[in-house]
Amino acid sequence: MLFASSMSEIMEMLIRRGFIWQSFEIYGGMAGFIDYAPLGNNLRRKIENIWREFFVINERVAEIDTPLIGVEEVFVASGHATSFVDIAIECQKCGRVYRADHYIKDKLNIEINSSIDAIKEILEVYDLKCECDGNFSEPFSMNLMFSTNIGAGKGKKAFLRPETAQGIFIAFKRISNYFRDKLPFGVAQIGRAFRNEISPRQGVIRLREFNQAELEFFVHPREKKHSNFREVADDELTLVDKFEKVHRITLSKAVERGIIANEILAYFIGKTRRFLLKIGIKDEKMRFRQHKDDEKAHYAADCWDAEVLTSFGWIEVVGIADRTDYDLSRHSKFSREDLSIFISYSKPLVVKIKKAVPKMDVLGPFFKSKAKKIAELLEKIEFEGEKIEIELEGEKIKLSNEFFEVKEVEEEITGERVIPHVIEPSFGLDRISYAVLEHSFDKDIVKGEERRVLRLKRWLAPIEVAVLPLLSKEPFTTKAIDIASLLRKNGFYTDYDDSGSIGRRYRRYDEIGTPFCITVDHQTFEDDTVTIRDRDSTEQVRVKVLDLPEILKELMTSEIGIENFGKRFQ
RNA sequence: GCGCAGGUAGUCUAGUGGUAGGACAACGGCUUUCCGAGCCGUUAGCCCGGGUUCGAAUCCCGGCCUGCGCACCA
Repeated sequence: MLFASSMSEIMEMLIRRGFIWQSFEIYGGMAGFIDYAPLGNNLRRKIENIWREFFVINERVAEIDTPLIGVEEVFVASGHATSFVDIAIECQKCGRVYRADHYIKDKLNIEINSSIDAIKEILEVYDLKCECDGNFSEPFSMNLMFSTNIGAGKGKKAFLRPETAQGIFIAFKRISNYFRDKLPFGVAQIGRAFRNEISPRQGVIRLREFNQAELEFFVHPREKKHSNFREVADDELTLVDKFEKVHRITLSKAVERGIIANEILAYFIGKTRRFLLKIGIKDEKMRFRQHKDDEKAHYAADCWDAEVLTSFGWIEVVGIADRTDYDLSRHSKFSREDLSIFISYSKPLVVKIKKAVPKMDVLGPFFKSKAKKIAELLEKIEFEGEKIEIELEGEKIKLSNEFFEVKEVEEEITGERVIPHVIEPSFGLDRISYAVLEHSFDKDIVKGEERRVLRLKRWLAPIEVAVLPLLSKEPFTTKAIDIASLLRKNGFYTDYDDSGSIGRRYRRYDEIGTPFCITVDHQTFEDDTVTIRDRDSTEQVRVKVLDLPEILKELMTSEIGIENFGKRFQ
């Protein structure tokens, strides 16, 4: 069973009402996997769409979708194949398992790159023992990537991606071309990623298969700015720097004082905060924490996590990293592809250089068929002095100044090739969805009874509107079914429910966060009006059925009160 | 992966060798009709595998899952 003994009230509700379920439940379950049940799936999709609004539609960003499986080369280049594999050692006496590099650094203060042989040697040379004085077993590797094979037989070694980002980096040439080779631009990807966690815990917080929304925003290495920074510059937020000093400060001041390294990092921190607020994360339960130097991933130059306070404590929900040119450089090196971009200078640089201009009339007769190639090489060489030595097909050829003329020429340099740096805001959608649910979960007292109500932002509600006949009989039921159908045709996620008393039904929809209930009552048959009930206040107003779609549209996309749309009921 | 504690209907829980009980939820009916009302009825359960025993939800062993602590979380 999921979260058995101390199952929190909210977890109980999420499972019972169909937000999340344990995967593989009838076969005993498997830690680290969850099913998105109907309501949870809808909620996550809505969060994804708002993320798109923030990080795709309103940025110079395009979204792509690349395979979940990656061939081995990708992760060798990215560094995951080596640094994602931890070497572990197990004590033969007490059975404790340590990460070998951590244990060696801790006990011997030796930095070590994790290879089995290197660790084996250290264990032998220093006769390292466990804290309980037991001997260690042979070091073994714990690969945190799921591996698989492509094709028949032994096949080609491949891994399930541990992040969506690599699919973006390896498509960089195409992407850059798509953006007409002009920085800055970004590429987003929403999808599953996989980590074979040793011991997944805390329900949805650490999963083996999880949902990411990642943005890789490529910028010029010397221009780590964003043209829209002023939009968030005055936002005040809580920062915890790498020395654990807490600042309540605006983003512009944080950049001025060097707490945040550059403007674009600050921009995405601000944008992330706005996004989290939009989906209902509470400002006072949100902070941004800078990674300490020993905490950063192998690729990151600087990294800030958005952390959210939940019943599990502060949990990391977004990582905003400056990955510099690490990934593109590595893929460039391993694939032998040029992953740089040509950047034109605003004004071409004019430089005077000395050039050797070949005298073909001397070169030709002397070197015969080699003359042309020699001339080509000569023109490429930076020249100084009287004599030049060049190498042609392994043969060294000395050329004295009778073969060329030295000219000082002005050359225009119109630009340079640079490997862009990448700023990566990486969102853990599962954790975010869970945090939203926790921050929305509330109880109040209505007429002396405790009421459980999920105060989701209206635009996140999995069921947007419920149509309820006051009485579970004709003609109320048919009328309510008709209205439900009208609302569905207008694109609303609509439930119809005639089971139990009206109060019981209101409670059902309060519990899953449905913001509005439409009630068909006696008066409906007199003047074609219904009541709209507001989840948060339980207040009702009476409106015309014909106006319902328009009114609901306005209500669902804003936070204005229902009293603006009709006369109060009762 | 180690240690501790658990696993009984959808949910919560009682039962600790001999017919598995309740509450809530759900569903049907009657009744009521604007905030979890009432009555009647129905559906539905001992995590999986092995052992001990005449007999196991209960005792033993192994596994899986959940929670907590340690470790891990690039």
